[in-house]
Amino acid sequence: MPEVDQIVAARLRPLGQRLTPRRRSLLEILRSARHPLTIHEILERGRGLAMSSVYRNLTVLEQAGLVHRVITREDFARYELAEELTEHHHHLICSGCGLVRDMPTDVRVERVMRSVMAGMPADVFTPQSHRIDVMGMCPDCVQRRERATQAKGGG
Amino acid sequence: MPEVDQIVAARLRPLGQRLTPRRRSLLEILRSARHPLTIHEILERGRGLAMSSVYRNLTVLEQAGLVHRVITREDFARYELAEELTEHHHHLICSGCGLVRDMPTDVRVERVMRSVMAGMPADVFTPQSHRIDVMGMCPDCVQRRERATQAKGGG
DNA sequence: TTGACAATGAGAACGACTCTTATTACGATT
DNA sequence: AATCGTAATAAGAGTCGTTCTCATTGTCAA
Repeated sequence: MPEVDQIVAARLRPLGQRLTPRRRSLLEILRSARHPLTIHEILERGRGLAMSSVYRNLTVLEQAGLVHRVITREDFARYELAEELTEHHHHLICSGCGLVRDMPTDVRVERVMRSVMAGMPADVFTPQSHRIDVMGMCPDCVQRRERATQAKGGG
Repeated sequence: MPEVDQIVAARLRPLGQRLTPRRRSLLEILRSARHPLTIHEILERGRGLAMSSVYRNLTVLEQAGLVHRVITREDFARYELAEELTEHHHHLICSGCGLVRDMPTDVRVERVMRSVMAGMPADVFTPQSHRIDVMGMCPDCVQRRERATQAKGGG
């Protein structure tokens, strides 16, 4: 995808950074993932990457606005492509297993959030962006819980 | 506030936990704070608390649904009273200094979030709650940045 | 008072992440 | 193509928030 390379290199250059093979493969790994990845998942998918390089390069790519560090209740971070390279979206977070899935954008939500942010007085806060997480259970964890309840109730 | 004590004890009992002096003072510290507190802020305010006890008791209180662990981009957690003891609310997070402030509930936002969550198919996700953070700049950081820009442009 | 068990606190252990440093790769200049 | 300056890399040590361990203390019930 040479077009993406253009965007990426253009974002890196002002920071005095290059688009190196490591960084290219990090971006490719994140692009091919269906959900935000942990460092360990990234290491699995990119054989031969040094952990310190992965951390360093993800930091660089984040500063360039190309990668977004996703914060969850897990005690480690996850990474995904920034919205400039994908689409604005939010997250579904399973409180059972910690799974993070992308949630499709909802026009009504975005409209009302835009309105709320625009209506905020500058002497209170100057909004730039927003993040929405819906917490709940993924289908697997719902099933797991149902089975556990049945086992208890039935025995 | 003996009424709160009732609620608190009732939430703790099913877990086989008591409302101890430590836990009472933790709740009081959180209640008297205007924003979610870090462990260190809690230790400052509650002289004589052991750090390990603070961590342990906050975990217990969180399991009892009385305290909420707030996740930010800072690399440490913050704690606040759970919504059962306060009000449903969201957060303004300053990307300059990390300050977290409560954002008053907006009826339109809640309505549309409720609708989105209710409309989610069960084979995709079973929503339980949501979290919204508005990222941006607090007035102090806006000023700081303006001064910095002026100094550069004017000098 | 005594027994059972929860609560406490000091510090060790854990793990995610960052920093240090020596080495290697790249781009521009001759 | 050789050289030089700088960015990039990787291994491992270091940092620090958080959790675990365990010996001791507090609390409730009989």
